Amino acid sequence: MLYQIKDVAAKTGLSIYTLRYYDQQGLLPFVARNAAGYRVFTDGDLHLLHTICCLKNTGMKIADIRSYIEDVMQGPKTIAHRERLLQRHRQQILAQQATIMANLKGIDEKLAIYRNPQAIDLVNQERAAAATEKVANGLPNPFE
Amino acid sequence: MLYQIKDVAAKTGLSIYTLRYYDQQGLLPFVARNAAGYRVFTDGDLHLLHTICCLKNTGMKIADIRSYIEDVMQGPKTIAHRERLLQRHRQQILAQQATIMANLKGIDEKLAIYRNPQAIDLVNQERAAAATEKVANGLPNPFE
DNA sequence: ATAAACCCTCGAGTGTACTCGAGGGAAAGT
DNA sequence: ACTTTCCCTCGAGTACACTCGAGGGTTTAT
Repeated sequence: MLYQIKDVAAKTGLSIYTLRYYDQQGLLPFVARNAAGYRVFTDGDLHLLHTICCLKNTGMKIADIRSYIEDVMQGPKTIAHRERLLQRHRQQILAQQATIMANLKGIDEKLAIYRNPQAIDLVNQERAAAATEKVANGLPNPFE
Repeated sequence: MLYQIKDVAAKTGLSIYTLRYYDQQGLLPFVARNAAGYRVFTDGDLHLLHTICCLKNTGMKIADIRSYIEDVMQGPKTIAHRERLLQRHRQQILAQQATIMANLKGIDEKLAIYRNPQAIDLVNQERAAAATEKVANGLPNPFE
């Protein structure tokens, strides 16, 4: 089964522009061209592209994805290097997930205040305290 | 307790440049200035800045954070609006966490291959299959 | 055979979030 | 007094990942 670029765009959700951009950035060195210069994708290409999307969707930079793809093109001798790259990336993902969850806590605290039946009082208290602090230091009160 | 910009940079991990940029983008309308035009931060300001960082670290755009801060400046009457904004953002965070985890699976599958004792064989098999597919379709084999 | 729907490259433009340097003033230490 | 260290604004530059239009060739359906 062969695919042209618009089919691949439909399958992956990437735009045609993005696919061409990825190719230009060296992410798709395995994609063949027909006599007219059109890109021709195989199922194997789609499989590789799927991996590229996994890397991209987890925040890997284009340059690093290119490095990974270069390894793939070079065959089994780069397995150890690929493993290190993916392992490092995996750790980064988990670390980032953790910081996001930590920051989500701060958001949830605010939500808890806004959802509290005494929300208006709670907000007014914080506001008053902040205003007092400003005035006590001879600063203008930005909360009118 | 009052802080100058370098103290705040040290406390938050944001650069001085970034803090000034945030101010310019309307994220810090509550920060006062002294006679010389220097920014003067209070503890209350730091508290608000912490919330800003939570929003930023979870991927909220500057424009949306500004909108939230504008609400905060307007007092309790915007509580319902703030709640909707944060709630929507919360859902986005969770949705993104989910897609990241889904994509992580694709990465873990690759890692499992690379860590398999037969990794070389497995990689060579995939490679041979992809090459065969190319040749069967009259395309050049990019895997030499 | 001709129109519609594809494809290509190239170069420029967009959006987002910083990041920096120049030019100049203010504050703190010696 | 003077040097260091801090602060300011403004405008330009950077990094990243697209996104698009122009100009031009190809394929497919009628």
